[in-house]
Amino acid sequence: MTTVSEAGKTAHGAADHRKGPRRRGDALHTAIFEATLTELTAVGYAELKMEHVANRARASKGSLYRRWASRAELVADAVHHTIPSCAERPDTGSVREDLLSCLRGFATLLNGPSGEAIRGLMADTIRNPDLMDVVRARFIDPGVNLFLDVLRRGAARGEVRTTALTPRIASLGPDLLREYFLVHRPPIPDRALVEMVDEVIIPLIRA
Amino acid sequence: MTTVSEAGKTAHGAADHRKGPRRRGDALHTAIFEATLTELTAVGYAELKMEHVANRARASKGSLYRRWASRAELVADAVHHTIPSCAERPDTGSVREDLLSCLRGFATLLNGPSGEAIRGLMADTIRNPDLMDVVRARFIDPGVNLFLDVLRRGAARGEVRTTALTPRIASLGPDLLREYFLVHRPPIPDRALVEMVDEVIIPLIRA
DNA sequence: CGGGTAGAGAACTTGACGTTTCTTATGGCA
DNA sequence: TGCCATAAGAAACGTCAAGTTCTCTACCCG
Repeated sequence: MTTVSEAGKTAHGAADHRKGPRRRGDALHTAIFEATLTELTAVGYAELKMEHVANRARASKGSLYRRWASRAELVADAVHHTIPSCAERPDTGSVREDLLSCLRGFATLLNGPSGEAIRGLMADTIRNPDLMDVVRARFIDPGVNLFLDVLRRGAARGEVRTTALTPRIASLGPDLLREYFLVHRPPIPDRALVEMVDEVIIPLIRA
Repeated sequence: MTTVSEAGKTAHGAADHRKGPRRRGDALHTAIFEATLTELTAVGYAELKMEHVANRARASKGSLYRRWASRAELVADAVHHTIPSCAERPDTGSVREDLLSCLRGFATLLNGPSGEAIRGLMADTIRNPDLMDVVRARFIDPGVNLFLDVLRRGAARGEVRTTALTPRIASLGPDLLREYFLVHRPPIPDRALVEMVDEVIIPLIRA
């Protein structure tokens, strides 16, 4: 069930769908999501064409546009559904390890297709500033909350000064990571993460 | 000499150039730069069309493409020429004031047409990753050097611990500012700058 | 002053978006 | 079970701007 199409793909990932059954509702929705992610992985956001997604999903462009107003909305929805729940809170007993663990998790995401998507969504932000709010709500804020939790647990252990529990400081990790991601080409080297933690965050939060 | 065209503009900024003299070389180059910046200010990067720039500059698309391979290169060149030299180093005698002054200068730039351009260039980065290097070299690294100078002068006065004179810490200001810029819609509130300085940079560099 | 270079301008090609139209399959409901 | 409104598939279409190519002509240099 990992791949959608069975055979007869064309150069652009189109499937031969002269005889497939016709789906509706959730089944179609899901198929389009899968096709979107496959295309995203295969050709990246910049080269992701609505028609190719439609073909790969054995659907029509009309079905796509009936559900999403634009490529950005489709991709944002599709990627959001695949992101592992941020419930996986690291808890190693050491703030430094927890922070690094969070950053490494984010970096892994950003180094993959989700990163491609986020980079593309941020790019589309020029034409559609409302997208910023979507990106922040779906892909940024959850990360900040995760960091805030880590800091709070560190404060409970006495590792973190309580005055460091501000949004500004909690978002430093995600901010610096995203900054690095946007300004350099992938992948993000682990070295950069360690530097962020050891040179910036740890000195700032130390009790 | 501020504006290029004299009269008879159309809705898209095209000039009536049935009878204008024909320029070459630098004169044309300059006229295209001015037209690019005017268009950038008028309609923004997303809506900046090569044909409109050509019309406004009383030039042909051919002349544009003979000089620049793409819209991104044209805009990068044009904006780079207008950015005030980073020689204006603030030196108030206080690191905090110097840092704030730098950040305010950058924020003012980002809040204007240059910001529009940088946002657009970063967006085009998806299709042309080489652009990242151009953007970093022209619009990012100079800022980091400016900050490094400020920190060095602060260290000479004893305000800054010398171990804080690292690229990672010097780029914190520009990084956080750019991050804010990319993730929020303009303008950048002064409040955000003060927070960056007082909650992050100052506590980190204090001797 | 004459010829090569470069610019103006318009036509053209291409590629994708987003829409529309027509046909047909599907699933709910009587 | 059979009807029918709804939604799907497919293809064609209109639009728009990128980038190229063509012709004609102005400018500069020798």
